[in-house]
Amino acid sequence: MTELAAYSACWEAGSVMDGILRRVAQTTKRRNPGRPRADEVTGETREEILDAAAVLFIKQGLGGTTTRHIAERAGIRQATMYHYFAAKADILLELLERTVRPSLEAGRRIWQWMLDGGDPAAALYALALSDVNMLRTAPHNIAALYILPEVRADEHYTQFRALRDELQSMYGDLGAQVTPLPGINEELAGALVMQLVESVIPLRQDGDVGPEAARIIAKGCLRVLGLDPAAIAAAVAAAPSEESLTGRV
Amino acid sequence: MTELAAYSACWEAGSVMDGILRRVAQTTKRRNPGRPRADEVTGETREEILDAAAVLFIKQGLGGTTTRHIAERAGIRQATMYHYFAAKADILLELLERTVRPSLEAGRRIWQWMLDGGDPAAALYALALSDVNMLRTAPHNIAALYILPEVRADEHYTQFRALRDELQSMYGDLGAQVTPLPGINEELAGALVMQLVESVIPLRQDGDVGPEAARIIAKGCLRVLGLDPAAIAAAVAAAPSEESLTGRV
DNA sequence: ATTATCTATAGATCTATAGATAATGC
DNA sequence: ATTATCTATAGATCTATAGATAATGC
Repeated sequence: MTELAAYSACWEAGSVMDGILRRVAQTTKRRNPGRPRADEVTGETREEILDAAAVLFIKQGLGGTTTRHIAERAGIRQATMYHYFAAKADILLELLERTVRPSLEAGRRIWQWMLDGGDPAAALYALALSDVNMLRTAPHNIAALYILPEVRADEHYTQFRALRDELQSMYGDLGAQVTPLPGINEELAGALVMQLVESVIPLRQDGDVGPEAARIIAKGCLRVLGLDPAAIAAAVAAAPSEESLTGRV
Repeated sequence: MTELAAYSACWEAGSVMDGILRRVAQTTKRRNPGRPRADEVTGETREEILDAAAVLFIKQGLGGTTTRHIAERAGIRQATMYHYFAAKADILLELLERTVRPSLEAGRRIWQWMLDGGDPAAALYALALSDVNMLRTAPHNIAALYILPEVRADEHYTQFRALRDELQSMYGDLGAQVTPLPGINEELAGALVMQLVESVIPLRQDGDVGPEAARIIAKGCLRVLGLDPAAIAAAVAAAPSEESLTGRV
């Protein structure tokens, strides 16, 4: 199982990913159906394609990455890719959705927690921290894909953008609720908080980002909105833990 | 004169751009040397190429933009581009340098001001505000080019990256000086502040960003570093104005 | 029989160069 | 004579498809 697959399994249990994972498990059981590779076989082809594509898209962009590059890195021939994906853009789409979906699901749980009477500042802190932790531990700094120009523009990714927008509007709504500052509306609050959360992306390009940095960034989201140290401490203390929300220990 | 040329003229007077601008002025004097275009001639070809490329690179990335697209938008034939630029990547390089250079020069002036005894928090505020104002008023949200994956990776742009790094290290140095928070080193401070400044980029994708938002973002850079409202007000009051630094009224 | 891979390639690009052409300037 | 443009194209891609091949499974 590749790093990517393990990551997905961790966050996506019980979601859309199940079908894929079940198929993977089956494939592992029976031995080697189909023509063997020219090179040696090292794992699950589909995951290897996604993994290779992630690395290359992040480094070189979509247009700068050819199907041949991807195939080479995955250890297969270029044409074999099309057995798994109908088009190059579909690989990127799957990478994007796999990455944003767990963030969004965490967001929805925290949102529900707030609707049930939870403190909005605590919810904002919990959401930011959860998101930062995903971005900093995801394989290959994959969130760098979010900001590819093609993803922003191309119609092929509208579905993905809708998921992102939902997350950002949670940030905006919570942010506008808790800020004591005049002049910060939902749009601005959402952009500032989201942008701070995503500071993990450039930070990771220079090396690993630890959990202490994650907490500083998450608190920074409250600071930038003008909360004073007492309010921040209270929010941190009141924030729900991952476990208390998921219900899986 | 295109929007891009006017922008450059405004910020770059006295810099490398002078040569280009002088050439432009000359060209304007004598009438129409060289073979006329198939379409009508609308302005300075070189600037039109840069302008067209900026729009397309931002929207579609480097790999997603062909020389034919650029030429078409600039109103010339594809091959004519090569009279002005030896390669596609050179167009992007010039766009990048034109945009970061004025920010960096403002940064150096403010840095000098601080070395001469200016308050570091005030310097940080002034630098952030100046930078945000450039990014929000530059033509075509051109700062979106900074984050193209090719620019991060390709050796062709190392020179540009050095300029960016210098700016970020100013942020980091000032930030680490002024923050009362433990656990924020230069690297983290630089990344957080730079990232906040660049929140203009996504904000502009949804519409114009006004000067009030710019001030909120610049103050946000101090807030995220843990400065209290009194310290922020003091920094804003003590910040040097653009005019006091440039010496050109 | 089914599946995953392979080889080979059609068709559509795309970048950059070569060399012709149509203006102005001396 | 100089310059900026044009047309045409070589050469090098790149994506996606067609169809052969080599394994397992029934």
